[in-house]
Amino acid sequence: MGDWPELRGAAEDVAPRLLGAIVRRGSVAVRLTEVEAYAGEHDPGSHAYRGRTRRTAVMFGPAGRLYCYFSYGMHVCANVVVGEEGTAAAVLLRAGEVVEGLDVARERRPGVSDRDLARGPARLCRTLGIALADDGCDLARGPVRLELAATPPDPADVASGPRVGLRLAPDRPWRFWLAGDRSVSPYRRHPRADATSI
DNA sequence: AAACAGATCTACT
DNA sequence: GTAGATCTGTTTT
Repeated sequence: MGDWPELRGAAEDVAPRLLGAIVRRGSVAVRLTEVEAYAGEHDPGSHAYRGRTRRTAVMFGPAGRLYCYFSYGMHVCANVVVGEEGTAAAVLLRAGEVVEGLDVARERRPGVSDRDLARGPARLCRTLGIALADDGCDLARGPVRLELAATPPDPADVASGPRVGLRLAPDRPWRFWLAGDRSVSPYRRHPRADATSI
């Protein structure tokens, strides 16, 4: 562990491999059902598109760490850093289902149905208790841990389509989910999605 | 010191 | 389906 040979490839190749993996923090664990690939410096949709900054530094590091970012004034989202060190590839954790610690998860998200607990990237982080302080966390050591599925998902069970809510490069089909799973989040196009970039 | 961006969510119709 | 919330963290000057 800590080596993550499965995470070394291109983001769009590694992303489906994360479906069915378990993300654990404390007593709550989520099984991933939906992810998105971000290719780094050459991907207009990536935070790393304009190069390395303090915020994006973790993405340029080795695979197997957690990249967390803050958005819309109140939300935290998390990615698994993939690819070789020096590149900025990452996979956004978009949705999953709670498989452990349901009692704690419910307390964190009062009034929310079990189905919606981790149905969306910011919801997933809130349910797991992931905060900006977890940025850079080694996923082999914790506090946030990643446990890959023993075997990759059957390609027949994986669906793909455009990434959710991007203004730039809105049409790259780099969102992957387990077909038919109820915990997958709904697709929404960015209101100002750029019509020309791919 | 100031402007900006934002890979969302919730509520409401 | 649409609108508004919400406001920090990041980047730039």
